[in-house]
Amino acid sequence: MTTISWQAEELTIGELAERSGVPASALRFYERQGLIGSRRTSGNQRRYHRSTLRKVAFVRASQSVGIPLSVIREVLGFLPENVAPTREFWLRASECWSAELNDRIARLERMRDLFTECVGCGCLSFEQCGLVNPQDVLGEQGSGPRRLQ
Amino acid sequence: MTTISWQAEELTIGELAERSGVPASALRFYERQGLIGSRRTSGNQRRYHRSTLRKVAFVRASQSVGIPLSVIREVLGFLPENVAPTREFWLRASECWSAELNDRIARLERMRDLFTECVGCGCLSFEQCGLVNPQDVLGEQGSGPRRLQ
DNA sequence: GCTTGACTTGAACCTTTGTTTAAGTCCGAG
DNA sequence: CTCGGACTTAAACAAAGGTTCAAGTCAAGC
Repeated sequence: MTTISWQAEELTIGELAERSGVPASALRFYERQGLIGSRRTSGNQRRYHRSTLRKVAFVRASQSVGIPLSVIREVLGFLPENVAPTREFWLRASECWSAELNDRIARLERMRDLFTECVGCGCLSFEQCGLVNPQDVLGEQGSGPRRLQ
Repeated sequence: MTTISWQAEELTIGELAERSGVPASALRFYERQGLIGSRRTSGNQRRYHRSTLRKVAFVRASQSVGIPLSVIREVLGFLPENVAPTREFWLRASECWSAELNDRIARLERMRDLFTECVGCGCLSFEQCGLVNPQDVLGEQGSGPRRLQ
């Protein structure tokens, strides 16, 4: 009823893309993946609630530290629709991602030290070298093809 | 002429797979990618020089710290065929990978700190937040779709 | 000589994170 | 009403690092 709805309360995909700096193709992809949602016009075009801008920001920030979309989706799942990430939400996610990063840093440091150390051994032996048998050192990283996180 | 060639001087792909712990399918893949080489028997089967065992070890050790195969291939290119990685080779590669790891650790630490810090800002603003505009902080990471390294 | 297990190939498939393209539709300005 | 730019979809393509499969060959033991 506010006659002051002066500007688009909702965003088209092009507007969201420009404002967030995320290509429209990526936004559609995020929607297919269930990371964000949209209303459709009678003509089947997407209209985004303004809170989506914040959600996209959260997605990109999280991605930038290597969190996979599947995990981001789960975390975003705790937010109601059309609600931007709250401070508490951000706080908790931040703690979570920081822990992730600490883990990864620790793993990389272990590997780096092993590499440095192993110069002295020069072994590359399959039986003894920690680098060649990294599973003992790294712990299980999951199954299937992977790169280091 | 040494009559003492008691055991296989060369390895079949199955033997190499078992000794290295790397699936035969991956070994063939590495060969297609030019990481390792093989002789062929009259019946077109692969026979690997024993030095290949060490090369495969080098590949896996390098991979385990996130070095892509393309880089590993370049580095292995400095080694003559049928020569295992020497101590000097290993030393230099180790320095190189350590530097890589230090870089990555530093980047992750910056991101982690930013995440921690940003809890106080709660902004998720597209204009100001370093997390939301990470390119300034991270430097260029290359082009195209990527995950963090 | 025959059987069996290990080997050969190319091609298709997998995951992740998207981009590109083709063909067609919607909507606002004039 | 018409024009053009922004929008729609599904599907193909990308890169990395492989796995799996089908169909066929090799080699060693009995």
